[in-house]
Amino acid sequence: MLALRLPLRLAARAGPSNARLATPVVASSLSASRSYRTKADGSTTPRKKEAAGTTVPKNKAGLISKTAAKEAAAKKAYKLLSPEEQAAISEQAKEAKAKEQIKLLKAKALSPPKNRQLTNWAIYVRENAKDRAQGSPVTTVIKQLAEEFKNLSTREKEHLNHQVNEANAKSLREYEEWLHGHTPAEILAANNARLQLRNKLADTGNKYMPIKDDRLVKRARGSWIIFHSERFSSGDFRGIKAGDAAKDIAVEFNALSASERKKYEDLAAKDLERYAREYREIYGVEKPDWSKKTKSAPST
DNA sequence: TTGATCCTTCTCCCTCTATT
DNA sequence: AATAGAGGGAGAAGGATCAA
Repeated sequence: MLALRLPLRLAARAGPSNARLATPVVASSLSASRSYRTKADGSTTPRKKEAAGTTVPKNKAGLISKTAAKEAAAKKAYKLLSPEEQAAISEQAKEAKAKEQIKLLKAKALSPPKNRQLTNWAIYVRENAKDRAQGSPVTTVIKQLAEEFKNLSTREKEHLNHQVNEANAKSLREYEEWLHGHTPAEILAANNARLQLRNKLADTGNKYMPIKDDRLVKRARGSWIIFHSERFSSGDFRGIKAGDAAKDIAVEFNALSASERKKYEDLAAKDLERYAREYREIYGVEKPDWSKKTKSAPST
């Protein structure tokens, strides 16, 4: 039953695009007087409903709305198609729905201006590499520029510093103006949309990195993060690769006694309270209650 | 110089699926 | 349609290292 109902919903939701696909098939093979069956003697009788679920909704005045009538017609037409044709429509409806979702997410994701903070070297390369690049390999040009960069005069260095300061200040100013033109809640929603886009468009090379905004509420730190942070800042792991240190810290963490562990769990609980409070203050709504998911399923 | 990666555990939060 | 659980990806911390 579900297999039949799903395409029906999709076909109905997909609206105009499906109507376009379904209509020619139906129009060519079926007469407009589908609701009547011709008897042997030539008279017609009202035909029974094609299938359950095709009743046309009526508006308050008891009249069939244009949209409802269209939808009902589309549903009826859909059922008269072969399974292959139905599958094609369903597939098209799915693709259309996915495309529409991507479009909505992209709109939500916002388009912040790039805040490029360049260095003296970056500016120097930008200013000089183009003229030299003709014909010579880039690596050679970069080597030449690096040599020249080392030997710049004080005056040239000062000029370069000035250029860097101006360019970076301008970039930052434009970015901040754009950022503060949006509320933290909008930036949060944009980052959520970006997360979904990263997942959906992973194979297309689209990055959609999160927008950095100091106003956003920092996520609550779990007991592990707090323990890890404390151990790392102790200095015991100076010079040790983060990966190797993390392994060692994990061993320490798992070896903690119940009372030792509780200390970090309490700190984590406090941070969760901080997260909830800031969420309310900054975004103007309560933090979603994810503890609900740990409750047992309702009895059937 | 920047950004990504490494590597761990835990939590958040989204998507998908199942159920009512 | 609404709701809830399962599953899974991301991000939270740290600094060294590598590629571009």
